[in-house]
Amino acid sequence: MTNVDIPRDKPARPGSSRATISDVARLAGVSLKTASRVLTNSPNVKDSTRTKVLDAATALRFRPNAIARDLRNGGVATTIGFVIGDLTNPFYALVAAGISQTASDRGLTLVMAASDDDPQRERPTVTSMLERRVQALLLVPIAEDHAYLEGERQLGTPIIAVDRPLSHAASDVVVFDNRTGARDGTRALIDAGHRRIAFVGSSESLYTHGERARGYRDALGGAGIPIDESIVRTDAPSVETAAQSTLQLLDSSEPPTAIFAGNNRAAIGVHRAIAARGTSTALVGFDDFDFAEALGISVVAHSPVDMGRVAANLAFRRLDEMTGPLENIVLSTSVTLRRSHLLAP
Amino acid sequence: MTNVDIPRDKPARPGSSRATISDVARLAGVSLKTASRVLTNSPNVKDSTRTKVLDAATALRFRPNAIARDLRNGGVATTIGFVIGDLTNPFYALVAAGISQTASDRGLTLVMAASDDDPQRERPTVTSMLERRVQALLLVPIAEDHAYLEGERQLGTPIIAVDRPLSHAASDVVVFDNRTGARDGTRALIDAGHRRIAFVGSSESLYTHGERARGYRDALGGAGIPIDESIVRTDAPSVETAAQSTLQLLDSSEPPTAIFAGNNRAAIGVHRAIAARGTSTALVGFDDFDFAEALGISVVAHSPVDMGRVAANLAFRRLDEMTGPLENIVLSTSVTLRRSHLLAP
DNA sequence: ATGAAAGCGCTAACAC
DNA sequence: GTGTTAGCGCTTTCAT
Repeated sequence: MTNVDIPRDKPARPGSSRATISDVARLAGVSLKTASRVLTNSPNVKDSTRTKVLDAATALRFRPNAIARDLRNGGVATTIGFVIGDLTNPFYALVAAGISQTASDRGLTLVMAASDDDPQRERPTVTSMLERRVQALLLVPIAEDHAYLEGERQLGTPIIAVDRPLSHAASDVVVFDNRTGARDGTRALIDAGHRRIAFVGSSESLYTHGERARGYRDALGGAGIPIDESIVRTDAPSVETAAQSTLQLLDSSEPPTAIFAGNNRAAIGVHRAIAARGTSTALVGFDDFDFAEALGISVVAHSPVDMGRVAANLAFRRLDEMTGPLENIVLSTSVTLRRSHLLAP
Repeated sequence: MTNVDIPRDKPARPGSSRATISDVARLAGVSLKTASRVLTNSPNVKDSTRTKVLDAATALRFRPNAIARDLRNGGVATTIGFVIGDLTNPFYALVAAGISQTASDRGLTLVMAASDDDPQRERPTVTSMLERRVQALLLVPIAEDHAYLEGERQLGTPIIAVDRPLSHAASDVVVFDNRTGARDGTRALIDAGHRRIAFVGSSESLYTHGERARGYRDALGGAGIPIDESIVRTDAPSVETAAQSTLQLLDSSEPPTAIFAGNNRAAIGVHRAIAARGTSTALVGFDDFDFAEALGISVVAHSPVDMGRVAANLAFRRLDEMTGPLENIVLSTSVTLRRSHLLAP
């Protein structure tokens, strides 16, 4: 093993010219370690030395390089990852807000990536986060098979499924009580005297909508109302399709007197269709947003921001002690009554 | 200079047990560099070697450490930063969506942090991003003085102000044409026959609302309508305050027949107040969202997602060549007419 | 109270 | 086609 003396001149790179800690040390006339001590607020530094270093740092506009620090400190970033389908959906944006708040309380920064609702893109997106060494990974699952995630958890990265569970894989989960919420919302329509109540939402193969359709059925069954599958429309993932399905419902020979809408987009579509036809069809939606309040629509309400907070806190608990059984947190919902469910049957 | 032989045993750390590239190399029976070559898809590797390395990587569930890679590659992260006031506001969430899309096209991940609309928290938040060595920093400025940012730009980090310019500092900027938009929106009310038109919005000291109030005045002046300052309400930053101010307007001895609302929150508040009083006051808002469409409110529309995309692309242009004068991109708006501006004067 | 040197995981010269 | 070695910027034993 040979040992070669190498000239230590560090030619200032012309491109990215940020000062390093050794630049600071040199200017302050102290050793690298002393500069480091000052900048990390370690004790055992003479006050005069401290001042010298701090001045030098300011003069050079020194910003510690978090990449280097994180690498040194175990190669783990001081970040938390959130993989989302579509940031354009206000629901997910609110979840992100909750995560962001909680993360910053813990000194972590939020790293976000969208899979654009493409199941194929989820895995590469997740992988990229893992390579960034986020401390924990929260995701709104969308891929068909999440078996690939199990290993990652065993490798030490907490993985939290948000809004729905993983498919074909276990993990910590935070979801709303969709079924109970939908049951209670539907019941509000029943209590207002409605008997012919339609459901408009997405495919039941989507976890949330499956649960909500189940809750809708629970309510009807509980009231002894037979379920007419012809007015259970699970073909309405968007505003437009919801409006379309609703128009068909309203134009049928035996139109419903009330409609339960599976999510915010469905509620908008349903409302638009009802307005277009001018019928006095009652409506209860799932998800509470500005427009629901503005329009006086009764809804099953919940707090997406809280969901984000709870998910982030669960991740932090895992970080603090990796042990214990997987958690499955179910957040409750509440029915917010306005006017729309009261329209005469 | 002494040279000491150090035992190279790498005791498996019990906590975070992720394989490194040298673990992969060892298992594959090749040198570190060869493993690196394979994993970075460099040429000049025998196929059989490649396979061996790849197999070892899979077996060990190897994930390259982006922190180490980024440090090696100049100490700059493959991320772009976005500092936002409040992720809860759908407007900013949409801007973030645009940035996220554009960033991922370039292989960058979005790092986000919210200052919670606290001017004091902007700087620490920005500093944290800078320490993370984001390639570029986009921010919705909120602090009172951004002089501190000038130096950063000179240090090589492109800084783009989004939605409003910096105070006391120059930078690249992307904004909407608030003034023209507000003028055109107000003009729609004038064209519908209104002469007594109120303004409800935030303080004019906020850039966007200042511009919008100016546009409102432009329209009135252009039509020869004298401006009655008593119906220019710039004290309505929230839904509640907007509703409050509108109620006062409607209850006055000489109520306006039409109102121009300075943003989405103001429009909701105004609409709510009008509904509460049951008057047929006309309304045009700024910002187009679900609720405006659902309620048939005419608005000055724009695309927050595009704003995000344009801002991110501007940042990338700066990254590719740092030179050239600062840009000030003004995105145009359009008036979307629905029903609410037509209510009889 | 301060300093010298090793090393986090990776890639890029520069051999061979 | 493959290996050796230095070093990105930082923190941390271990000396002094």
